[in-house]
Amino acid sequence: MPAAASPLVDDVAAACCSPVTGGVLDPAAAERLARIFKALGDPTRVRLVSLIAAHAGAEACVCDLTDPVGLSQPTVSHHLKQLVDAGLLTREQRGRWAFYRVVDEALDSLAGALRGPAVPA
Amino acid sequence: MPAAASPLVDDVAAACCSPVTGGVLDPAAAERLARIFKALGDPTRVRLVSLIAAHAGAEACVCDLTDPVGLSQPTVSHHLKQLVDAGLLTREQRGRWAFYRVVDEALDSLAGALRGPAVPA
DNA sequence: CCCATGCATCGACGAATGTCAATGTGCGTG
DNA sequence: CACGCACATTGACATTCGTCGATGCATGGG
Repeated sequence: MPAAASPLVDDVAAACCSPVTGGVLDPAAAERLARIFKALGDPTRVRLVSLIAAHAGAEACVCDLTDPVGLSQPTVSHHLKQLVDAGLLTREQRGRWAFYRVVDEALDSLAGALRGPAVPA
Repeated sequence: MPAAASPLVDDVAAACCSPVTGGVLDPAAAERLARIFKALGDPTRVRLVSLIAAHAGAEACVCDLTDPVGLSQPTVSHHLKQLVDAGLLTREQRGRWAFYRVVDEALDSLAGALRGPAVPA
């Protein structure tokens, strides 16, 4: 899996260990968390994540997404870049198409940061 | 605009039932979720939530928060209002002070929306 | 080899955001 | 009652953001 190559993927993992509750988090941790939240702070981007996750094969190319969100192709590419930079999506170029996938661990880490001390099982 | 009592608290609950993954969410649900994420999309606001949660009694007034975040009192009040409007904080006026508390259920709901179908027990 | 396809980048524009100083509003105290 | 304190609101400003059309850049097919 081409997991790495994203600058903020580690930040998502770090954010997991910096829960919003349960202790004051330092400015750096707050900045990392806010950067990820900001990526999800736009309705179009939330829909994009949802669309990709629900798409066949759990991946989608830009051409699959422009019509559902009703925006221009450059705008969709711009939003996807935001999400990739935040570590929430991965991009893989296959032939002429660019396929995007949701990074489930990133969503889980974010959820963990919200729920305080993680309570798995 | 007349800000209702707690306009988005119900939205947080609704967002709980609209997980980002596990089905394409309609534009309205995406808008509700994005609005809450956007409230957390600023480092200062993330710190404020953390500061309040970690404060004695799990509540804090504005005067407790201005120094830690290093911003002016009007700016802190502005951010707190954003968080209250998003349903992430509650505000209670006691005497000359306004006390803010974290709405844990809101954070849990958000976490649930991120983790998909909330792992039934 | 040339052209069409899929996507990213650029430049530009209006709208929203974060910040502050100044001011307004209630509440308690002397 | 008048004053001071804690906080909210206003107005202004620079910055960022979301969006588009136009353009650039690969890749693959005829």
